Amino acid sequence: MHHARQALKEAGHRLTPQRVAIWEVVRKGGRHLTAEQIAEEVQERLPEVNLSTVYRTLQLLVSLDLVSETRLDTKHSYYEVAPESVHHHFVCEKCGAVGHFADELVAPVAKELLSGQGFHAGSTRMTVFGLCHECAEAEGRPAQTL
Amino acid sequence: MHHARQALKEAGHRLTPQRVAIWEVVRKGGRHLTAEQIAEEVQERLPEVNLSTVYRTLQLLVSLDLVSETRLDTKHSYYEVAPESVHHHFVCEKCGAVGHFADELVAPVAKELLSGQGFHAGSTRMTVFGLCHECAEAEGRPAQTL
DNA sequence: AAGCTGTTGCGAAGAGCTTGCAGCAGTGGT
DNA sequence: ACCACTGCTGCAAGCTCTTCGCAACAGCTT
Repeated sequence: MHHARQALKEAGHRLTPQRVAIWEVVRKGGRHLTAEQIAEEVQERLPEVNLSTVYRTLQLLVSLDLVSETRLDTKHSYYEVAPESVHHHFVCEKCGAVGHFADELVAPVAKELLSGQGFHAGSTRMTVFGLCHECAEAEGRPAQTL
Repeated sequence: MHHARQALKEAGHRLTPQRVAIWEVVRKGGRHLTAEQIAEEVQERLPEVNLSTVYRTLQLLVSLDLVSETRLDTKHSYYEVAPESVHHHFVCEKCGAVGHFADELVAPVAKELLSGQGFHAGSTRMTVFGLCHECAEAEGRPAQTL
């Protein structure tokens, strides 16, 4: 919180109740939240907060590297507090469950893309779509070792 | 073409000039096209074709596994003829350039996700965002080996 | 050739996000 | 503590991409 408060002020932005509330929701949410979900939670405390304020604040927090934005599905952006260590997401296409995996796992891929195709995947994010354990079993495909 | 024509008929669908034109555009386009781009090209031959027809036809072709749909950026779906072999995409966040890489490259990641987290990434698609060679250099970040 | 029924074009709607604007409210100076 | 400056907010309208409802149209089978 102090971190965020300070970052805002240092960048010459005002500390409004809306911004504080939005930041707290993202921070305490833990999981990936859509703008709409954030707005709903914020409105429990500040009922008048508008969706567009939420979008504007999230943009601001993203630009200050306090929050990161990820496209986990076709329709929405998801927000979470900017993680210290780079990580990537996998998303279950059926139930929408989201998980993380460490950057080291894909380092070889990034390396190969760079040497083979000159593509810099280094600092960017990867999203893998597939089926989580539960949904894979529900599909009748047993959770066997690949 | 014969393949598509036949697939449509076998699935009990009609072979209309619009569908043929859309399929040809996707087939000859070679690259990833948005619905809008496809509509424009189709309209050079069939000026009256409506965007919604393009969307409906693309959905149909996707459902017949003749075309594959990929979300390469925040805003659009991109369409290409369904590839025989599974591949993945990398997208330059700056210029939008799209490239492919083979499934084998990420097989170890898929394997690790499965054994480590029970997540089935096997048959699904991966999209890596980053910077292409040109844009990376333009950013002042030299194209060094990682 | 005729009719059944899938398809099309059109307009409108919907979802998610952005923008313009007038009034409100942090903030720094006094 | 107060004021004024200017950034921020709420609201409504707008934008983009995609979908849907519906009446007219046109493949396909007979």
